[in-house]
Amino acid sequence: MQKQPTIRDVAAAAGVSVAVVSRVLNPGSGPVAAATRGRVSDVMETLGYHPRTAARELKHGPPTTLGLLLADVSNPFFARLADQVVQEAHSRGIQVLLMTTQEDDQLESERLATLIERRVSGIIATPTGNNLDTWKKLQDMGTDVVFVDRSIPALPAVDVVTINNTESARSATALMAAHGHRRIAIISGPASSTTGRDRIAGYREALDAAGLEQDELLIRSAAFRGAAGGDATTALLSLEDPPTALVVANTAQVTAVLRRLAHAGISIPEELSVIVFEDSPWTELMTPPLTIVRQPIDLLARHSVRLALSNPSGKTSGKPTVVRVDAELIERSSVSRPKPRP
Amino acid sequence: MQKQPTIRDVAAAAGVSVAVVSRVLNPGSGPVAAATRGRVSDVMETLGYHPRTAARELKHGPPTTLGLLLADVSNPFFARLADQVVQEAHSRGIQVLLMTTQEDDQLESERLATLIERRVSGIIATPTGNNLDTWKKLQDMGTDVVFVDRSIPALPAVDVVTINNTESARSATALMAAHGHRRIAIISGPASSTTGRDRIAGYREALDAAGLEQDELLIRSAAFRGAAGGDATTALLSLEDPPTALVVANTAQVTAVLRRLAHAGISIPEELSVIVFEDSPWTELMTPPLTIVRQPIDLLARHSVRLALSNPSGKTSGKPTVVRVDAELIERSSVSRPKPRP
DNA sequence: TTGTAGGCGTTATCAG
DNA sequence: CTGATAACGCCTACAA
Repeated sequence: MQKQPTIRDVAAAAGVSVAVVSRVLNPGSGPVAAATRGRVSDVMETLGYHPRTAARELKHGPPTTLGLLLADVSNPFFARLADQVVQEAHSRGIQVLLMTTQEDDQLESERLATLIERRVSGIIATPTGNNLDTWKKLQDMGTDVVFVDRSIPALPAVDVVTINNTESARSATALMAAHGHRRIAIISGPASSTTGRDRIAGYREALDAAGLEQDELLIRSAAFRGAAGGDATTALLSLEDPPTALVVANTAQVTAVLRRLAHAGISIPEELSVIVFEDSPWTELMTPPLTIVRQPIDLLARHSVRLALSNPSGKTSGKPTVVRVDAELIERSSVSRPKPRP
Repeated sequence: MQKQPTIRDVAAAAGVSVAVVSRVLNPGSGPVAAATRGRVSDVMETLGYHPRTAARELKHGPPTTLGLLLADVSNPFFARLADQVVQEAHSRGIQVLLMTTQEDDQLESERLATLIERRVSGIIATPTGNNLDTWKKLQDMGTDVVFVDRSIPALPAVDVVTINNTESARSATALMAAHGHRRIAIISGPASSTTGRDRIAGYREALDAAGLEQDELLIRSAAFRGAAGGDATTALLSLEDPPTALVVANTAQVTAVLRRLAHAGISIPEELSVIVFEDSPWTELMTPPLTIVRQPIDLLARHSVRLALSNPSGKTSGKPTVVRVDAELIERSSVSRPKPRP
């Protein structure tokens, strides 16, 4: 436990002033004789000197830290997003402060408070939907806020990066219809989320386009956390006129739904055709391999980081950017024609 | 884009000195009249004042940030670890800086450098195995270093939290032997990792205990990244006397191995009994449901955070702590008696 | 090319 | 109880 050398120690040991040391620390900030630079560098090395970030940040609020506020990193979708965001940020010399909300307003509020105190230059978040005033305040402070995966309609001034949810749900539903299904159910995120709403909208559009009747009983919302997906599944299966096809558009509930189906002894796709919004390697290993909607997580991450770093200091006050990337429908073997009804 | 109020602005607006404001900010640091406190609090509220972390850190190096240095967050094991670590840290008012190494020495070195500059109070890491001098330096500086999941034997002074790898591999192997298998293969992490070594050691012990012959051809190492698991699988299958049982002890390679098995048309468990080190919900949904070794990630996280925060300032210089938690063998349906050889 | 001095926002010490 | 004031470690004009 040795106390850290400061810039002053280095200066003294090298027989120069702190200004010179500072200049070799920040190339381009001023001229330094080559000989001097070498000597100072050597001293820093032998002393084991490392400039202290906290002191640097105190001067000019630095775009060196970025907050990543996700619902939950145990969800593979968010985990991969976090992975990509961290890599992308690192490649630009930016550090990432990771926080989770558990979809809880209150926790989100606390996290945002510490993000404010840390004066991060940007925040990439999957917002719960509340704390509107705090989000606004963050923007007022000049923080670059980027919502990823979801958005908050009441906050139209924020940059957003999402997949094209409407189109994704539409194409998945359309595929079911093309296979001859007339009773197509969907389990989606809560209607309070833009993601949930958009996907249900796409679902409805596909039904309309196929001339299919809409049955509200076939539309189920399930929270992003908990086991609501299983209950929704049970409810659908016990309908008087149960669906022959199911689109699981809530990534967080995919395994819960499949577990319930397995438990109920439903065979896929003979008794029920299934498409899931999920891109785990496991989907391919299932029996049968699942038809999926793959979300381009790397693109989400790349755009998010770019936007969160685009306004180096202060907002360009232009319109907010909205990036919408396309998901990919990957057909495998969990969709077939419906079994003729007796 | 408004510039942030400082403690001085608050003091001025409230008609008090900065010292008083500082005291209401840090309760317990000194006496403040109730009336004054209220007035100051109000002013802080209306001005939207938030103390700046960077300035605070400049004073006394604060145990308010913790570095989490993982190989890769897209790996569900690490993702869940990150999730738990973040939650545990948050519950103690600590923030987490997330970094990844991609198992690359060089990247690890860079990450460690920025961690040093930030003067984090503690680091939880899955070390690549190199950068020994930097790890030592970190400890000299008083940083609490905790290795999780793996360790570095050459660095015996570091706290370590792992599962009981030897025992886990032994019990998995023993289960295979108990089912009558005599040709049991294992795919493990690289022999350069403690994790890989320990698991292979446990495997050998189980074989000895069962009186089974050891065949080096049945022991395969695969890197933590890439598709080496698939190749190892192919190699095992094409052996003259192929195994009837396989323990996949490298979490990162589980899906790669299963994909290869599926591709080769190997049926589980009829042609090959399988146990995997993995705890994804998907393992239960496979056909057949996989027998797994479940790692108690929550315990790993809890202990890691505790240790990383245990030496508030400066090391207690006691012996390093080694926590070894037990994994759980969960029997499902991917293990059966070997098919009698023709 | 190098040195001096002041300030960034907060906390801590010591008088009032 | 409250108020000046000196650090904390680094950067940056401005001088030399």
